[in-house]
Amino acid sequence: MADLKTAFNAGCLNCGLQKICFPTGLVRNDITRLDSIVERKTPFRKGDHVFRTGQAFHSLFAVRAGVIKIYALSDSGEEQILGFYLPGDVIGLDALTHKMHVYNAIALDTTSVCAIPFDQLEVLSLQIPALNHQMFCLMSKGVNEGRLHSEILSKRNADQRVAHFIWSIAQRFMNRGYAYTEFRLGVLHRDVAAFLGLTPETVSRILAKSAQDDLVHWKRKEVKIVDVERLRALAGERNVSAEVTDCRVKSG
Amino acid sequence: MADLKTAFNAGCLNCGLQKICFPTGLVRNDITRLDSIVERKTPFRKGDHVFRTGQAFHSLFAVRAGVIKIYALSDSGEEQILGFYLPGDVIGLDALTHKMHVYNAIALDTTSVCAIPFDQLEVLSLQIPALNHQMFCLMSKGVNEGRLHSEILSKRNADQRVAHFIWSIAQRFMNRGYAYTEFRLGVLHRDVAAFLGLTPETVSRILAKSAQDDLVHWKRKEVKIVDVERLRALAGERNVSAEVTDCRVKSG
DNA sequence: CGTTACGTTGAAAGGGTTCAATCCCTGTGG
DNA sequence: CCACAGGGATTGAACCCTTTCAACGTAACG
Repeated sequence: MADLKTAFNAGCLNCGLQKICFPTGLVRNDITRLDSIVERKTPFRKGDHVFRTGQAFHSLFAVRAGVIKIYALSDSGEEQILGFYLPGDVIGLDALTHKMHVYNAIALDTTSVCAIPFDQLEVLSLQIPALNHQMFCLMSKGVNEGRLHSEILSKRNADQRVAHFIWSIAQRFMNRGYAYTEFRLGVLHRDVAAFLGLTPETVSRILAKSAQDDLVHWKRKEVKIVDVERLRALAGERNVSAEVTDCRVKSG
Repeated sequence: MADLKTAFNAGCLNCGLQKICFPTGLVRNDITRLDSIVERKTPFRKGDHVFRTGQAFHSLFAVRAGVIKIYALSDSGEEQILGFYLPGDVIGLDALTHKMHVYNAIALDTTSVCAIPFDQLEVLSLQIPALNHQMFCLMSKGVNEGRLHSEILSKRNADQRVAHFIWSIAQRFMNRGYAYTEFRLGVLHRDVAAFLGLTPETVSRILAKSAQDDLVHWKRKEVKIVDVERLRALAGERNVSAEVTDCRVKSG
């Protein structure tokens, strides 16, 4: 059984996402203990929900492959998109206060995740200081993420928002060691619009302009950043990346 | 010394904010231990900074009295306001990932805070499961807070944003057991505007209209909600309050 | 009592939305 | 293999909410 598991799915120890995901800063032995409570789920297909608003909260989920979109539905039925999550990202942290999920999580592609039962994680966390610290870091990262999103929505115009979005995705690919000036992204333009508080039409117009100006080409699922510097300038980051990969506690 | 301390400032055990602040869900003895690491600072005066962007992170801060505004400065020098914090709220959670503060925190009034050295808190937290759980809940709350703010900025018009702001403040007063249909609020209209991604002019016009329609009267620092139901409807909450006061773990 | 900073009010301008028509890609079925 | 359907993307034109700019009002503080 254990063999079968590792045959199909690398455990945390062999996982390429160690540097990004949970185990950051853990020693080998601790990773093994963490690994023992991780449940590797059968992949979700495009359109499947990982969880829905109102469901009881049991586990955090770490994305192994694919993309997950977090969204809420307003009374009028329109989607409010709160984020897109890539391999190595952890979702579900928001559900803690309410003991139930407050948002919907849907797979935008074939997506596999690791489920980490929170009860067990909490117990383990108390035994492994570095893991507990890592938990705090992850949640802190979640706080910053939301704030950054608020900043974008608050005072940036449509061009800057789109530029910021593309650049932030690129940075996340960069941090994962993937190509970041040219990549596939299974996110619909309409979803980008909903995430950025714009309409699909506006995003479309901006992407048309970007292509014409040789800034970014984004056709279907293919993104190609032509002028990195100009994009970065437009995106206008505040020098504080929302992504931190190393949050290690000085291990004793 | 200890006597002097308690003479001037109630310890956690006597603090009226127990239900809101850190100690929620802790037993008496644990509160005492928490209390022992809490540093009660001399009050900040209006305009003093609790921390600034770039400063090293050492402590979390719990607001005892007053109001604290969290903001960032964009390149062009304008304020991006991320939140207002009332007695019982905890700030600084965002600084964890970077080991330094990413935002500025300024007192809008005479404001006193409790500083909780994070190193010590982390150690204590490992010894008191309920405290650790409370930490997770606090951070989770922080995540939800940011997301909610994003939702507001994303798809609500100016009237709804202002209504939401007033109603959310009212709710927070309610949770603290204060009067919530009529209260003083030391937040400038221009700050409200910056928080909501609007201009002071727009907020002014909306408040003028609100007063005329007998919805809300907000002159200077006096807020009076006339039509609670109409305000609530306009604010359009998604039924998931951002404020959770009880996040207790079932204590054994 | 003047200075300063915040608030108000009006008119004009603009960025993004809305609505509607058309296009394009993909998947499906005959 | 082609036709067709359906969802998403694109494009255009009119509209509208919010911003911008500017002037004035007003409360607080030395």
